[in-house]
Amino acid sequence: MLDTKFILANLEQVRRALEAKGADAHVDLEKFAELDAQRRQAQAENDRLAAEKNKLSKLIGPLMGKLKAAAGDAARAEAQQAIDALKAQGAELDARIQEQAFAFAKAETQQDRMRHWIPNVPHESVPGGKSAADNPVVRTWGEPKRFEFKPKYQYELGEDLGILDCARGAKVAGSGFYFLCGDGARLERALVAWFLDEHRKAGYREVLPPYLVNEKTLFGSGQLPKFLDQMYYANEDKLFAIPTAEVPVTAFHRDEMLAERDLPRKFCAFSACFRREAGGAGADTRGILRVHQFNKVEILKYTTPETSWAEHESLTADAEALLQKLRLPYRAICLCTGDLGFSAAKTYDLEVWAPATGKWLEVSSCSNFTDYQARRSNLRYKPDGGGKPQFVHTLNGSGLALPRIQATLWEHYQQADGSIVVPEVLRPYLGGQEQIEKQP
RNA sequence: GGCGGGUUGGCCGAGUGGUCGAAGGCGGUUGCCUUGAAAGCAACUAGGCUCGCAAGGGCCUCGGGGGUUCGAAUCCCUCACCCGCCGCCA
Repeated sequence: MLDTKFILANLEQVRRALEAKGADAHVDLEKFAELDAQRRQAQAENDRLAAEKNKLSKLIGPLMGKLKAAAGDAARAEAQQAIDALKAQGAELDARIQEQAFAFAKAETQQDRMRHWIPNVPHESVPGGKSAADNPVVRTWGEPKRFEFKPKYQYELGEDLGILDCARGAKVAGSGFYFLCGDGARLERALVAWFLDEHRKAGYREVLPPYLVNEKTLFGSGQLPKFLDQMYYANEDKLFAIPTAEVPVTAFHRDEMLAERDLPRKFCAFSACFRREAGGAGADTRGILRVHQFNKVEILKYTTPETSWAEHESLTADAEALLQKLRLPYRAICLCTGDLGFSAAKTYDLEVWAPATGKWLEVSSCSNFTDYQARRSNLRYKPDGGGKPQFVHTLNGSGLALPRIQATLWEHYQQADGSIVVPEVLRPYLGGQEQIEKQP
């Protein structure tokens, strides 16, 4: 969420952000400015009337005392009369206050509602562009692998080896759900444990978050109200299934006041992620590249505004380090203004080369949200030198998303006989096992 | 799910109708003292909105919402959460 004053002072910049990220029928900046003027005008009048009313009420107290102490009917009647006169004045004010309060509430509510739909403003370093096609590659690592044989696709490898079962996933839950079996499930567990261990070594504190969260939590990270249709919802209990651990972990410190000396705060979290992917049918649906439930390890930071851009680079590097240790060729791209997410000010995507599929697959998305989520989450810190509370900056990235890592890993490490070599760093997590072979 | 007790500032905690945005303490900032530190002493120290060039005002906020009242942290209703006991349960 952006600050109202910022929006009004930077109307053009906000307008450009809106246009780049996809204009929204909920937002009309002219109207927003108009509502702001209405709101302030109504508040000024309301406050003035309320002050007057407060003064009247304060006068009544002493008179009540006088009434109680009054000796004789005449004195009592006099005090009573004075009180009644004040009450009558108060009643008149009440009617006008109610009117102004209503006008104020109406303007404020409308303004707030609109504000909830205004996206974050891209950082000045974010390249312009309309779609994913315009995202520049900022660096590449490793060489795409060449095979002496015709490599198999991720879903063929998985199904042939017996480590992936999409048909039974569909039977049990529906399209977009799958079973990992045998060494496939074990490999997933190994990856998760290794990711978390690596992050812990890099200073991230591990948390295991709730998978169901309330509406306020989703509002805080920016999923609601805009992405309601992408969410699984348990109506009876008013709980949403998390689309990423970013959501509960960003809300970890919601409505809190941190101390500057405690920043940055770094967390890593494993969770299942649930996404309806409504309207996403068609592309990448074969196998496990786009599914309704998947596992992911997320890394996340709370920082001061001064350090967030440097922390963004290092967070991205932390995610990249995993790919390098797995020896998977990848590239980092910077999302252009048109491809940037709703809450993000800047995002790097990490894409791993899937040699059989012949595509770069996104396995991590590392973003700086500046104070956008912190404002929605009321998440502030007190500067060490004293002074007003400030909103923190929040950042997060995948480190990493499991299905696509499994898919690219299978494709990259496959051998002519259809088996898969286990990357060295993972072997200790699999009891020293060096390859995955066909299994029942 | 049932009954009972709670929710007050960065934190702890007092406060049962006006003099309360709120005692006291902790923490923090500054000053004095000290070679330095500690201790001690003193002052300051909630947030949001708003008016104003500023100085400085005004309004709102004691978990959320609603009500009673001229006036609510305080009384009533309701929701959420926390603690305890009972029931059920991986």
